[in-house]
This record gives sequence, C-alpha cells and structure tokens, in this order.
Amino acid sequence: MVSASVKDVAALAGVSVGTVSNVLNRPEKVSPAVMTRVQAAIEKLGFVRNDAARQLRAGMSHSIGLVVLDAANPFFTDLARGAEDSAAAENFSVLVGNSSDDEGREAAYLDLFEQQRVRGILLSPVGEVIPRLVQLRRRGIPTVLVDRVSDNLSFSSVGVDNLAGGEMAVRHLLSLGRRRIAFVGGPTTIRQVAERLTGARRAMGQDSGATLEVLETESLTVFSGRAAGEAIRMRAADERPDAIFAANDLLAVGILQGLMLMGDVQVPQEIALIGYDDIEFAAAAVVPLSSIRQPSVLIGSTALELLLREAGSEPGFEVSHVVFPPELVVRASTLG
Amino acid sequence: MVSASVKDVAALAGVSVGTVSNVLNRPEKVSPAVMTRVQAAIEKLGFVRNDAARQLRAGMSHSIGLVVLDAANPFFTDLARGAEDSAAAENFSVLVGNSSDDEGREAAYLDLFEQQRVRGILLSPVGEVIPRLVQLRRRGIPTVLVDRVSDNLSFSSVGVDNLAGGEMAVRHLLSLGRRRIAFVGGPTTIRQVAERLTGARRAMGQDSGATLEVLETESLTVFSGRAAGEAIRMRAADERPDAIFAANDLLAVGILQGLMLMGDVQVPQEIALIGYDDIEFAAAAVVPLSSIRQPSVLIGSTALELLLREAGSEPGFEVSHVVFPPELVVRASTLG
DNA sequence: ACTCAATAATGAATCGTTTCATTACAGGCT
DNA sequence: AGCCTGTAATGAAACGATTCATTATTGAGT
Repeated sequence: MVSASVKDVAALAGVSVGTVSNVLNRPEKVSPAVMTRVQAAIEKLGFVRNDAARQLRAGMSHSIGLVVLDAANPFFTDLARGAEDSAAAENFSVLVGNSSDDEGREAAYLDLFEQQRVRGILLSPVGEVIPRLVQLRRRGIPTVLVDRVSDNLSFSSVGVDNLAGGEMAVRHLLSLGRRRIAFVGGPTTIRQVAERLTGARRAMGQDSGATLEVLETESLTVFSGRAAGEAIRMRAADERPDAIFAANDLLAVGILQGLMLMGDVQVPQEIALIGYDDIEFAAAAVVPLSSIRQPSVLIGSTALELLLREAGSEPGFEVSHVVFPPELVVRASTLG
Repeated sequence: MVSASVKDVAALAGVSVGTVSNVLNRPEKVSPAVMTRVQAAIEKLGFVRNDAARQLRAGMSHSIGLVVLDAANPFFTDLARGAEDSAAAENFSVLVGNSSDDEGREAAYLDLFEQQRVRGILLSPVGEVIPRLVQLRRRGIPTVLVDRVSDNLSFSSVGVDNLAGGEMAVRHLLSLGRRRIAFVGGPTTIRQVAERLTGARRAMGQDSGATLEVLETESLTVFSGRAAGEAIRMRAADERPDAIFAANDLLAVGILQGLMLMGDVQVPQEIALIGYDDIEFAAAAVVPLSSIRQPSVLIGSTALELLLREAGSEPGFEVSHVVFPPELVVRASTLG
C-alpha cells in the first residue's frame, strides 16, 4: 500500500471516517479523547490528505492559474511573487505557466487550467483570447487581466497606464532640453509597446520644436537593445538623437552597452536614456538608469485579490479596473 | 450546472459512460459512427475532463514538482525551462515552487506536492531535507536533486562539478600571469559556494608564488557584488588584487560596476574578472564577462528524464548521478 | 441454419474525501 | 421515572472518470 487513507486512519483509531474528516476540518466538533486518538493514528500511518479526492468532492481546486509572457523578465517574476504572497494568505496556491509570447502555449495553459478546475486565472494575454475567456467565465472560471488595461472592459484588469508612462518619459526628456528624441522598442504588435509609443507621441505634440524618431526592434531583450545602441553609435555624431526612450529596461540596458562600447558615446552627456519597468537591474547598471516604475509586486497581489473576490461572487458581479499611476524614477542616465 | 460530465455526454449521445471514456482514451475500440456522435456531444456541451477525478482514479497525478532556490536567478529560470520542455514531451506538467533560500517555504512546497501526489520531485535543496525525501520515496514519490552533487548518494542527482569549475576558473586567472587572486562569494554555508572555493584553493596549491584572498559576501546578488567591487576600488592600487573570481555572475556583474565607477579601475587591464553560471547577461555586460558555463537547460531536462525513469521503476531501482563538466568561456574581462 | 469468434458497447465498482441526515448518549429538569 | 436538549459520532451518498468483466451484435465458415 502506497499511502494511507481516511479509512485506514478510522480503522486504526476505532472511529468512523466521518469523524476523521471532522478532526481534519472541524476540530471543534470532536471530543478531546477522540481527537488525540485520531491524531495518533494519523501520525502513525503517515496519513496525508489526497488533494485530488478533496477537489473532486469540492468541485473546485484551491489553485489559481497564472500565465505570464516571459518568465525570465524580472517584471513578471516580481508580479508572480506578489500574486503568490497574496494567495498564500488565503490558502491558495499559484500555478505559473510561461507562454513565452506564444499563442499556442498560452492556449495550452488555459486548457490545462480548465481541466484542473482552477478557481480563477491571472493572465497577461498574447493572442486574441477574449472569446476563450468568455467561455471560461461561463463555465465558472473568472479571469483577471494583468499588465493590460482599457481594451476589453468586460474583464477585470490590473495594470499601469502605459500612455501616461510613455508621456511622462518623453516629457522628462524634453524638460532636460533634449530635442531629437528616439523611441526604441518593438515589435509594435505588443500592446504595451504600442501604448507607450502613443504616450510618447502625445508628449511630443506639446513641443513643436522637437522630433521623434522610431526605431523598431525585434524583441524586448538586452541583445536587441545592444544592436540598436550600436547602430546609433555608428552614426555621424550630428545624426544621433540626443535622448532615447526605451520600451523596457532590458532594452535600455542593451542600448547603454551598445552606446558606451569603446567609450564612444557618453551617457547622459551626449545622449540621455530612460527605460521602462524599473527592474532591480536598472539601478545597478553602469550608468544607473532612469526608468518608469511599475509597481510589479503590487500589481500581482492586487490582481489576485480582485480575482478571489470575483471567484466568490455571483454571476453578474461587476468587474473592476485598477490602474496604477506610473512613476518617474530619475537616475544618472538622464541627469544634466 | 457549471460544467458537463461524462454522464451528460453519454446521455446526449445515447451511449454509456464507458463508451465516452473509450472515445477519450481508446479511440481504436470505438466504431466510427459512435465516435462522431460522442464527439458532437462533447463539442455541444463543452465537456472538459475533470483532472481531479482522473487523478483520483489513477492514484497519481501527471505533474512533477520543482523547487528552486531563487526564481529570479536566470540559471534557475533556464533550468526550469529545460525541465518543462522535457516534461511536455512526455505529457507531464511541471509545478514550480520558489523556496527563496528559505527552509520553511521549501518544506511547505514538499507538503503541497505530497498532497497532490505528484509523480516526482526535482529539488535544489536548502535545508537538511534528506530524511523528508526518504519518507517521500517510501510513499512512492521519488526525488532527483539538481545543481548539487556528491553529498548524499542515496538520491539521484544532476549537477555540475563545482570543484572542477572553481579550479578551472582560478587556473585560467593564473595562466594570465595574475598572482594576487581574490575570491568573492558567500555565504559560504551555501554548498555550491563552498565547493567553488575549495576548487579555487586546489588550483592555488599548484602555484606557490600566488596568493588567494577570500572576501565573503552576504548574498549572491548584484548589489552585494557592487559593494565588494567598491570596497576593492577604495584600496590603494598596490593593495588591490589583480584578478577576481566571483562565485556567480550576478556578483560578477556587480563587482564590475563597483570597480569601473568613475573609470577608476580598468577591467581587465588592471583587474581580470571571471564569474560563474554564464547567464545570458554575462555576455551582454559592458565588459563582456568570462564565466564558467553550466548547461542549465540541459541540467533541467536531464534531471526530469532521470526522474521519470525512476518514477516508472520498481523500488530498489538504482539511483544515478550525472555530473556535467563545467566549461570555461573566455570573454573580454579576462583578456590580456 | 447453426456455431464460433471477433468486435462493440455496457454499467457497476472503484478511487478518497466531505457532507449531512440520522442515531446514540449523557445529563438536567420536572 | 420520564422527558428534553444538546453534543458526539456515525455511515451512506456524492463528486467524475476509468476499468473490466459481462453482454450484445455481427459476420464468417461449415
């Protein structure tokens, strides 16, 4: 026998299975004498609850599914930590899936989570998943969108205002007196990138003397950034921008390296640089990076709380949208 | 009704539940006519298997538990990816838990995984967990240790030879003609750190003209590294080491920044620097970092394969120990 | 026509836990 | 003694998928 069941425990303690269950779930209903007898039996047999059986009976699991775009990005690591902490406080656990920007993997995780009858799903979406989410909701599994706002109002969401963030970044660069701004980021099919760019354009609109150049990258990684930085370094000095807004910090770190190679271009003297996310590494870069902070841990914990609230409610529950304000963090890369 | 069961499908298709199950699990046993009828019913009702019920019946889940020391360290992110890919190939899924170097959290995840009756556990251990692992194995849940070798031979393990790695790093520094070597890392209670240091000492033994200084840090993070780097930069030039071996790449990145601040110390001219792990970021650092590569993805996939093999076997199965050789990767930080 | 074998479909039993209506019992009160 | 109340403990039913021994059906072979 591989593991003991309540029945075994009951037999050893000389009580009924119902009583064992009471010991486990409603200790106050059990007399002290029986209590200790049952506990001794549990101890002796090394009894461990079978979660599958509990779930089957309960009809729902005690887990939450989380699907992130990129498990290697510190932003999502932090977000996941926030969600896990909040979940633990309510005795839930979080299953993390990494979609790696791939619609197929995203769909596979949603299927898996549905089979597991998770209590709800936290999702930073890749593809056009709304119909699938509607279906899931109809089957009793609510979703909260994270790191994404505004677009489809029929699902709750928690995120940061990317437009405001983009605007804030570029306005900061303009306030330093910079006039030839470059936006580096891509692919622009990624919603967050597109929104930050829109925000940047909005900031430009207020200042007619300045220009905005857009350099699209293949991905939001350090390597893409480095390539972009080197491309800029190769230009004649008077063709370079005097400030760069990178769509995220990984890019910004790469750009920094591309620019400074051989000491060619000084940051911030010649080119000011600002990133997005304020990952831990931004502050630790060679030239500490200015950035637009997103409260990643808070986003995760808030989303989870919203989700649990929604999961416990009746259909027709009204969804809510939490938008945290982005915050400008100024460091050496945009001083002077 | 929140979701349909096999019974509902059977009723709609006008067959028995057993037949529905056959459609799902033994399609070859079912006549084409019935097949399509059942599939139509499944489609119509939006039937989704209930994983809890399957598991209960099967007695075991189709999941593997993985507990890592630090989800934010790219090394573990890569390892997890390797494990997930391998698992997916055999139709298993991986549940990831982050122990954050904390024995309590580690224990909590082991409990959770036992309740879920996972098929096996991949663990990079924090505390003294062997007794607990013995217990789990007795209950039918095998464990494979990752990123840890040699110590307890009663469990399978997959890792890299940290002694050899440490030796390799320091021998490389000596071969450059450097003589005043510093080892930066800590806390030395972390097994991997201690082993790398031992390896470093072994390399020193072969060269009597050289000295090894040990600088212990509080953690293996960029910030700890930066502090160590700054401390070294503050010394009089002739008291500085001429080469540094950092216990991991996060530290090395920090050290690099601490040293180069204000352009004071040149790497590698004045001080050569080598890290450990060869995370993606090492190659992308301002001065690309030499490092000791660990095949993180491969470690993860190998460990998972070992685990599944062990899970499918009889008790008494002999454990195995896979030790990958570390590999020296030379980049700009140790040239010249 | 009849037997036999092969193929399809059936449905009751099972996994382990929780729930809840029911029973058992002790002690207080008249 | 008889009745009532409240507390403890009971054990059968339920959750949903899978399995497997059994039954039904078909068709080939004589």
